[in-house]
Amino acid sequence: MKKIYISELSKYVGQEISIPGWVYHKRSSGKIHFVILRDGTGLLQCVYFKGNVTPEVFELTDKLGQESSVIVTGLVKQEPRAPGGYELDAKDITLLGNSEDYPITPKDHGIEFLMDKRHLWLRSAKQVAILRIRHRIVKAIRDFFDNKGFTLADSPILTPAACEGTSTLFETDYFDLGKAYLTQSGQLYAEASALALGKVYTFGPTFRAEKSKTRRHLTEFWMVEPEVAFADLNDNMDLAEEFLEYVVQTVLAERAEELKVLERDVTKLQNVKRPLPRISYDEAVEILKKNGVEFEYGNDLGGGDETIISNQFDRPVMVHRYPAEVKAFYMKRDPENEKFALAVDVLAPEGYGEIIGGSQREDNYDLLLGRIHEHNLPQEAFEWYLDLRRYGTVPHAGFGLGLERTVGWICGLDHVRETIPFARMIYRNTP
RNA sequence: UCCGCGAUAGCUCAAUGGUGGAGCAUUCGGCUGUUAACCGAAGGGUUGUAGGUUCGAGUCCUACUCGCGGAGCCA
Repeated sequence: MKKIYISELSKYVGQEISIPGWVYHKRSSGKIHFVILRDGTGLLQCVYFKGNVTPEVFELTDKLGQESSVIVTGLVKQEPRAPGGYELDAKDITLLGNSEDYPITPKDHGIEFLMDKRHLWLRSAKQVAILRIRHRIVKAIRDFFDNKGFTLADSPILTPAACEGTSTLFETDYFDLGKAYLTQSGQLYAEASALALGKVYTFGPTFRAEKSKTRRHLTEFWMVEPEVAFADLNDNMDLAEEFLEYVVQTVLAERAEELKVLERDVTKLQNVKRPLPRISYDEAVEILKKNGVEFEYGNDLGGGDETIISNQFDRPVMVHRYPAEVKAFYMKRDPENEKFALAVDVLAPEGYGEIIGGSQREDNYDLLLGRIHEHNLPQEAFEWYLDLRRYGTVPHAGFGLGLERTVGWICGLDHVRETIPFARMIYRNTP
C-alpha cells in the first residue's frame, strides 16, 4: 500500500488508507476509543467504535501505551470535532513496537527532566515545530546567499590556533603536530576564501569552551559567516539588514503553522523590514544614560544594556562603531576617529540580544601586524592571514550570525537549548 | 570563577520541629464523540549524599554532589 502522511490527508477524504505512526495520546469512552496518531507531519484522531472493529482490535486500542508504533487503517473523513479537521473512521490497527510507561506524559515537566529525555522530548509538538522552523531558517540562509552569487566555502573545524586569541578553546591532540583546537569562528578562513571568490559564506558548527551559563549560550553552536571583498562597513550593514528581512519574512510566510503551535506573537516579527535603525555606540550610550543606567563609557554593552537599547525599537537595531579596545584585533579603525572600530552588532528585539556581530576588516599590512603584537598573539600563527594583506589586499567586510539565537528569537523561546536537537552546554553533553 | 535559588512518589508540587499528602502517569472498574476527557478504586517513598543540633528533622545547622538562573565572555 502507498505510504501516506497525515499532512496530505485532505487528498484522501472518502478513501480507505493506512498510515504508520506513533500513538500520541488516547482517550476512551466505553464503547468508543480515540487514538491520536503522530507521524512527524501532523496529528490524526482515529476513532474506534466497538461495533465497527473486531474485539481484538478494540482491546488493543484500549491497551496501547503512549508512543507505541502502529499502522492504522480506516476511512478518511472531514470532521470539525477532530484536531486538524480530519479524522480516521478506523477499521484496523497493527502494533509494530509496544511502548510502556513513556516518561513524557501530557502534563508539566521540569527542564532538567526534559533535557535528560531530550531524545524523546523531540517528539513533542513544540519541539517538532521548533526544528521545522530551524530547518527553514537554515534553508533561507543558504537560499539568500546562493541567490546573491555567494559561494559556500566552509572553514576548517580543527584549527592550529585561536582565531581571535581571546576565547577559551576546546583542545585536542593532533598526531605529531601538537595541539589542535576546535574552531570558534570560521571568519579568518572566510576572508581568505573571499579574496579568492569575491563573495563567500561559511556555515558550520563552532565551539566555545567558556563557562557561560546563560539562556543565550551553548558550547557548540552553528554560525553563518558571509565575507565580501571590496565591501566596507556600510555595505556590510546593507547586507545584514537585507539578509535578516529575507530570513524572517520567509519563515513568517512558510512556517506560519509552526509559529502558531509555539504561540509566537508574529506581529513583532512582521516589523522586520528594511531599513533597520542604525545607531552608533555613542548614541547607544546616550540611550542607556537616558534610561538611568550607570554605564562606564568605553565598556562593551552587557546583556541588560542590549535589552534596554533594543526596547527602543520595533525591529532589530544595528549598533556600529564600538570602542576599538573592546573589539577584536582584526577590525579596521574608523578613519574619522581612530578610537572606534568599524564594527557592527545587530541586537534582536524582545531581549534576545546580539544575533549578529561583524566588521570591516583591517586591510593594511602594517596596522594589522601592529594589532597582532598589541594583542600578544603569535605572529607565526598568523603569517598566512598576513599574506592576505601582502598580496593584493582589498577592503573587505563580513559578519557572523548565530543560528541558535536567531531560532530562539524567531520562535520566541526563552532558552537556546531548545533550538538545536541536542544542545551542548557547560554542564550537559548527554544525551 | 563569582552571586542567587533549588533537590520530597515515574513527573509536577504540598506538608507550623510532632503519624510524609495531592494531581498526573501506571493497574483495575464505569461511560458510544472525547479534545491535557470525566467518575470510582488500588499500588507506588532510605525526603540528593555525609555529618550535627534535638525527646523527636522533609523542615534547623555544616560540608559535599547535582541542577536551574544570572554576571563575566560572547553569536
